[in-house]
Amino acid sequence: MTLLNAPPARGGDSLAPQGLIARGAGAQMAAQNADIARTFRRMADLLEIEDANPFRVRAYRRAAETLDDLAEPVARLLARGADLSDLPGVGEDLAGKIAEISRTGRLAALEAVEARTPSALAQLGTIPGLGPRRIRALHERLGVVTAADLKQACLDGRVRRIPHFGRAFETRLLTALRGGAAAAARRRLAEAEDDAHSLQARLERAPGVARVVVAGSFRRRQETVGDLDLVVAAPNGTAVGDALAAFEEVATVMAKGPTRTSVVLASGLQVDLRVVQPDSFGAALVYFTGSRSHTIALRERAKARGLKLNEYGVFRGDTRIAGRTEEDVYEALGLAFIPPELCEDRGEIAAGAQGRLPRLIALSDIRGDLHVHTDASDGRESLDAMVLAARARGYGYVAITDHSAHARVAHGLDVTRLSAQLDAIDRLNARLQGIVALKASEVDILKDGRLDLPDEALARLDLVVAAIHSDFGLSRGEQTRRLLRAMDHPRVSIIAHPTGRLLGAREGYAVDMDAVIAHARNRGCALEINAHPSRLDLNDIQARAAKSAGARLSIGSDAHTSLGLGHMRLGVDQARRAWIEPQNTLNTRSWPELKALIAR
DNA sequence: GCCGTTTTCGGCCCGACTGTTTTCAGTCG
Ligand SMILES: Nc1nc2c(ncn2[C@H]2C[C@H](O)[C@@H](COP(=O)(O)OP(=O)(O)OP(=O)(O)O)O2)c(=O)[nH]1
Ligand SMILES: [Mg+2]
Ligand SMILES: [Mg+2]
Ligand SMILES: [Zn+2]
Repeated sequence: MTLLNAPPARGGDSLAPQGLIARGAGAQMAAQNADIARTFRRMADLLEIEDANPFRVRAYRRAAETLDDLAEPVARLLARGADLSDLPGVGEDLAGKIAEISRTGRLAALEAVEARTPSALAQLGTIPGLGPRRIRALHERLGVVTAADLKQACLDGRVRRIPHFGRAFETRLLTALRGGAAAAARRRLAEAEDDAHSLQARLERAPGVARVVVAGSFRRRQETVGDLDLVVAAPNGTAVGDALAAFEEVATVMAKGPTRTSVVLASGLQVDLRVVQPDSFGAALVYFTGSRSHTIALRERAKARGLKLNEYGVFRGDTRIAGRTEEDVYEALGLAFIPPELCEDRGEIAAGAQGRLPRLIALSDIRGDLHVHTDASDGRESLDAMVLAARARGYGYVAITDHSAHARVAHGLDVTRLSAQLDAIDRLNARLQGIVALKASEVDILKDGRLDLPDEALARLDLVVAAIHSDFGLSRGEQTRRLLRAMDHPRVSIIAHPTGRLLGAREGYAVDMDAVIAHARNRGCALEINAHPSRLDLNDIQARAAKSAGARLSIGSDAHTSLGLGHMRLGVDQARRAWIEPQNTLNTRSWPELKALIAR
């Protein structure tokens, strides 16, 4: 199979019209999938403000999601002569529009809409409580286009005179506008975990609470989360909502009712709480775990079978036939239980109907860690400490993969220092029971694809992990050739963090992931799912493409401290989102099995 | 705008909370 998308959107949406997609100076390259998706979302936002058919609006959003889920660039699909209308949610019309954007970087239909409805209006939708209808009213009645216009209109007292606005809403708008009006940024999954567990633990002590689960994107283990969504089983929802609202870190209570409470913490993190009776807890979990599109697909399936699904249960007429557990709910819909990590409407419902869900990898399948640093390079702890910590985690092996000398800021090891480390590993293994430390390296891939260590040095290693840490700016072709050449080296068993992306900080370098995956498969070289919370590289979609192509994965913690070994589970989470099974992965095997596998 | 072991036309998930809405629209999950 194929490649990816560029990582999510680049930074903040600009106010500039999107009909013409800005490109780097002179670079006349095809629009990327993410650009096309962004164009469709912009189209949907503006059509919605124009009060277009909501299902037409939804069609653009659905197609945008499909594009985000695509592992292969549209330009390549087109070059291959593929029929884009085979993609879910893409028909004749949108297939043509995708091709148009891919070819020209523009969408005439969007430019036509923008001529009537300024693109900047869509930005106002990021202000809480401001939706398409109100934006339309502000535009039509007051000529508001930008946030600055809106602020002035509020100050003039013109907003309150529009029907359905009122003084309270005007005040709320002003507050939001003074606060910069920016919606809180998504945060990395790992950064939400402390808040999630703390909220969960305290809500468990709230009145009458039987169960608390953090659902939403957090439970699906999405790499970033927009908020925290908690589902609680309790007889009295108001009492639980009161308890949440009273937590000291709560800055604002956005909404509060008998079953739902929404608050914003001082940190800016939003927390949505949903409380149901215990006999609805399973249905509420299905609802609040999402994803939205997964849930909608389930509800459509229920309807097609003469049933109704909501957050209280599965109903035939007025009779509830399921609701207490998620398994019951899925079963009532003719489905096997679908693990949260798969609930993205990426084929899991069809698989669940046919009993073809994957046997997902779990943390307990992991037999060792193949990416670990020590204080010899940029790690913080000694070789002994790291190996003992790995043993304490129950691993049978741990690969010591310090950097090579080219990685100067990481204090990489030259041949002499590496040789000393290998001797130290031999001595450690001689006296250590229960785990074997593998002599390894995270060797730099030089600009031309050669490795930063001579073959004589590599020959002493049990395992060679290769990675790019420099020259991120090469062209797509050069970067791809560089990676393929590294994989051609017979001793290279794993490519670490194959795209180099850093969540929220840096897009991956330009590379033809399709070609990388195909070459990895042909060379028997594994691609890493780097479990570092800022990397998660490959991502879920890329890793799934790698699995589909028959390439192997390796999940490595990239630990720089003994605590960092614990990041392994974040990598496993992403592997699960990629539908990966134990046999797709190197480090679900014993060292003897692994050794046989990488010998080539 | 998409889509079809009920359909090629007529559907498209379903419910909670807010506010000035006096009978429900708008927004959000
Ligand atoms: N039925 C239905 N459920 C929805 C809808 N929107 C959201 N949900 C459910 C599924 C979501 O996973 C869950 C939480 O909503 P969120 O807006 O927090 O989304 P989610 O957590 O999936 O992603 P996030 O990281 O918060 O952006 O609520 C909807 O329009 N219809
Ligand atoms: Mg959420
Ligand atoms: Mg939410
Ligand atoms: Zn590393």
